[in-house]
Order: sequence, then C-alpha cells, then structure tokens
Amino acid sequence: MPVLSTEVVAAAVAAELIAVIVAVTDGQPRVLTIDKGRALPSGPFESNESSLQASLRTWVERQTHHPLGYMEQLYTFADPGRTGGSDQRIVSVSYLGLTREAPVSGDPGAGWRDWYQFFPWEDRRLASRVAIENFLPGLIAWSEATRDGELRRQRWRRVAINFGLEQERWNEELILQRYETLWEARLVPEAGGMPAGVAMAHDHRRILATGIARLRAKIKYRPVVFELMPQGFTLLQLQRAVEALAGNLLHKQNFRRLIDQQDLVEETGDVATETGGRPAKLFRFRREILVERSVVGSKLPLVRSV
Amino acid sequence: MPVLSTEVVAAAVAAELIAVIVAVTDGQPRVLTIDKGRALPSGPFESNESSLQASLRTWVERQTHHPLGYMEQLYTFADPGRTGGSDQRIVSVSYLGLTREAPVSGDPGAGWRDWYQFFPWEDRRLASRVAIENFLPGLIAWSEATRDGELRRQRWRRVAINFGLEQERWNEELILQRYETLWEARLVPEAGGMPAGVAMAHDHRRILATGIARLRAKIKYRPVVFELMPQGFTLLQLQRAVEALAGNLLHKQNFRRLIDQQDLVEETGDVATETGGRPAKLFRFRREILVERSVVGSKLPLVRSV
DNA sequence: TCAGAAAATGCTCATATAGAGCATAATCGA
DNA sequence: TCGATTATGCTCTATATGAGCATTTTCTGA
Repeated sequence: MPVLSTEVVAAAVAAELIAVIVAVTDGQPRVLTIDKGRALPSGPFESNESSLQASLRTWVERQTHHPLGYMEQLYTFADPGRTGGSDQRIVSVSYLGLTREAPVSGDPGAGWRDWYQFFPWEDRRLASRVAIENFLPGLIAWSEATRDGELRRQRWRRVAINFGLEQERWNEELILQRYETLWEARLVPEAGGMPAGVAMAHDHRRILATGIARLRAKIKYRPVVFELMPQGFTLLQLQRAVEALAGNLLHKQNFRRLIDQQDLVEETGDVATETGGRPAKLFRFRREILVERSVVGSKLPLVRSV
Repeated sequence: MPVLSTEVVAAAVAAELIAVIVAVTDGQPRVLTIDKGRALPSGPFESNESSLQASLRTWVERQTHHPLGYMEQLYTFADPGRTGGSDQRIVSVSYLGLTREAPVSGDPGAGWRDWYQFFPWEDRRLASRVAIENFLPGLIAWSEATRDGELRRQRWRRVAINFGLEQERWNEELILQRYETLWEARLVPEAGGMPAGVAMAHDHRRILATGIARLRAKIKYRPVVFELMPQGFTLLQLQRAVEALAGNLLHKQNFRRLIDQQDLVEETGDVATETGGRPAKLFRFRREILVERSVVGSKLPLVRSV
C-alpha cells in the first residue's frame, strides 16, 4: 500500500453482500439461510444508485414480508482463499439484520433455521449442557500436540478462557473465538474434523458467528431485542428472547427490575392468559425512547444463570 | 440482491484500503495523514496472498518505523457518490491502527497531525471550551429551518443529544453523529459551509470520525491505550493519554485506583524526576495480561471532569 | 371443591463499582 | 524556608448488580 495522492486509486475486485438475518420465534433464535441451510443469503452489489444498506433492506423485506427493524454492518471479509479455489479476491461485506420470522417466498431452498444447530455448544440454557464435554478430549489433545512447552501453556490457557474452564467464567461473547479454536483443533467439519454442529459453505459459519457475537454484545447496551418481538408481549416472553440470543438463563426478578427502570416498555392494558399460571400483563416497546435517548442507548445486562 | 446458490456471484468493483493510524505524543492525539493533512493514507488492495491486515501492517511499519501495536477493521464505506464524480462504485475498507509517532519516510506530504484540528469541538479538556457555542446559532437556525413542527422538534432533540444541551450530558462517543449533524446543517466546509475544523478530501473526515469514535469506545473496556505509550511511563502520562483520546479530563485518584485494581501495570523501579513536583514512579504495561485475560478485557472508565 | 403447579410480581440484602473530595507526602525553585 | 506542583493514600456516598424470600393470581387434575 503505497502512499497516494488524493486521487482515488483502487484495485478491481469482486464484491458481494452477505446477510445475517435474525429472528426469534417461540423462544428460539433463527437465522435466514439459503440452499437448505447450507449458506447465508448473498448477492452481488447492485450497480444502481442506492446504498448497500438500502438495497439489502429492500431485498430482505421482499423476502420476509416483514420490515427489517434494525440493520448494521458486521465485517468485511477479504482474506485470499476464503471461498476455495478461486483466484480472484472476493470482498464480502456482511450485514446483521433483525426482523420477525415469516414464510420465505421465492427460492425453495431458502428458509429459517435455529442458529444453535450450527453452534450447539453456544446454547447453555439447558440444565443438561453436555456439549462442551464432547470436545474436551479433542481440545486437550490439540493443546498438548506440540513439543513447545510455552505454546502448550498458551493453547491450554486459550481453551480455558474460551470455554470457561478452570477459574474462568463462560463468556457468551466469545462465539467466534470458540469456533476458531475448534477449527484449529480440527474439530469442525469445515476443517475436516468430526461433526460439530452443521457445516456451512465457504466461511459462512464464521460470518454467522460474527453476527451472533455482535448481537450478544449489542443487546447489553442497546434496546434492539424489541425488533424481534411481536407488537404485544409479556415480560417473560421478552426475557426468553434475550435468553435465546444470549444462550443462557436470566434471573427473572432482576430482569424485570431492569426493564422498568429503563422505561423501555409500557402496558398495553391487555393480559395474556395462556401463560400456564397467573396471567401476565402485555407490554409494548416505547418506540419514542429511540428518539428521546437516541443512540445513547440503555442496557439489558446478562446475569449468569437462573 | 437475488437469492443465490452457494456459487459465489459477485460484482466487479474498485476496492481500496484506508487507514486511520493513531498515536499520542506529548498528550496530544495524532493521526497519520498524507497530502499535507488533507487525506488519510490509502492504497489499492495488494493482489498477493497476504491478508489485508498483514499488508496494511507491513506498510505502516515501514512508514513509521514502529510496530503497529493494535489494529482492527473499522468500517467499509461503499455508498455511491462518496468520492465525487466517479461513476464506478468504490469500496473502501478502513482500518484503525495504534502506534507511536515517529518521523515519516517516503512521501513528503505525509505526516502526523493533531486530530482535534479536524474536530476542534471534540476537545473538551480545556476550561475554555467555547467551540460548541460557535455553532449554536447555526444549529438553532437549521433546526428551525422547516415548517414541519414535528421535524423541528426532532432536529432540536437531535442537537441537544449530540451536543449535550438541555438536560443531556455530553457523550464523547457521538463524534460521527455530531459531524453528520454539522454537515446536514451545512456548518462544515465539505458541505459548503463555513470553516469548522480543517477539511479533508472525499469522506475522509467521516472515516476519521468513525475511527475516533471507535477508539473512544474501546479504551473503556480494552487495555489498548498502552499501545500508544512509551516503554516506561508515569500514571499521569497514562492519564493524559487517555484524556487526549477521550477529549475530557479525568479524576486523578479514581483513575489510579482503577489502574491498579486491574493489575494492568507494574513498577519498573525507576522514577521520573522531571514532573515539576514530587517524582513519579515509572510503570510498564503488564503485557502478560493480554494472554492471561485474552480478549476478555478490562476497563478504563471515563469520568466527566477533573 | 381443593391441593398443587406455574407464573407473575413485590421486596430485601449484600457486594461491587463509580463519582467526589479531603489529607498527606515528596520535590523543586525562588 | 515558603509556596507551587505533583504523587499518593483514604474515606464517604450513591448506584448498580447478583441473589433469594415471600406473596399473589390463575389453571388443572384429583
């Protein structure tokens, strides 16, 4: 990269858009896929006037018949060799979008998938979370498969941090790091390893991991979950949605305390009676606060468990 | 963006890299520029094997004669019309890099600039911070320059949030938002307005704003400031560096409390005597913690003032 | 009709963290 | 030696967070 004048000098490359479109349905996090779940939706840049954001939004809304409540750029992947044997460099600009699930029109291979099918070890809501234990032997073997003692220590330290072993606490935002560690240890099918979660084409599972990580981080300080909720919802439904994204359970009372401290919701006046217990008040998101507080945001912290 | 198979179908576009390289020297935040401060360094993608990160790193290190301590991708700018009259779409992938200032070799127009010369209103360390007041009449005029009462309210609300008016507190992370508001109000030279900070070519000032915002956010939860410090430093020097980036002053005792709570530094054993007062102990960054704690990070919170 | 079961909802308590400010210590220069 | 200047130690208070107890309200099966 030589220093240049203000003349724009740029290389010709191939560019595409890749979308991570997320919804939460019945307490399960879902992602829009094509090719029967083997890839994320993607396409070339539109050559017309509109911005990337705008054309992506139009496309998704046509597909899902739902407005795309929130969208942000994720990351641009451009390392050579990403897409296999191709010799030309491909630049993929990825976006994260939040919406509600609806039947997908068009492409018959397109549809929504539970995102934990691609990352089973990321779902720690269940009491029986045995997923990690499955990898432990493989991770231990990998961390010890070197003669360099210092490297061995570093690898083990990395495993411990990523997977919450020893005195480390499980950090739900390290999705990409965990995936990359599993990859390096050849424990994912894309790397020729044993089946660990459903594989995707190219590096799409990495991109999905990036999206999940971003979203898990985001819900802690921005009221974006509401883009995934129906008009009216109970506080438990809201909590379940957050738990679905975060992959762990929350302390109910504290969750509620937080929600109303922040003035994020208001009662609709109705109640939901099919709760299985005492009926719950229905709430709606106070969309005004997006204007009131603008980007400044408010947080939905994530407690460890129950 | 049609739904596609897993075959990669991508459009041909022109792509370039743009770098926001930051240093802190004598308590001033600095940014590497070319063309006498009118643009950020940029260049085409290298067509060889190496990754973007790697080639950018090599380039910067050759320019600055200092290792690039930290680097991350910022944002990919691709909206049509960004670079002026050009008809082809240009995709610019921007990176943020941290290093130490050193004389720049090669391009005679290249050099380091104080970043507040581009955003004078972002420096709130001085008691005499009059910068905002300069814009107030213009901002008020803009927010009132519409017949739509609702729009008027929204514009004013936006001004208040961005610039910390009324009951809002100044939020040091809203650099881009402030710049965009000033732009819309035609108060920056790029938009044909009166001179408000030094202008840059194309949308480079936007990109710089994005970099500053990212860095201001980052120093709060990751120990990245240390990449900007010399080997040994006093706690006040460290504080001055954080203040330089954040653009406001910190409470000294609380800052120190935080630093040693986090175990981020260790004494070198030496003292600095040219402090002007009691000599200060010299510290060095405990680089081990990057391994120990990995990405998990530790925070340097930003207090409001003195 | 009544005894759980299942949620919803209200409250309390301990601990950690953050914002502020007082006080003392060590140096240098006039 | 005084005053200026910075370093450093400590305390106090408000708030946020993690955890758990208790009560209320409804539904379901015996």
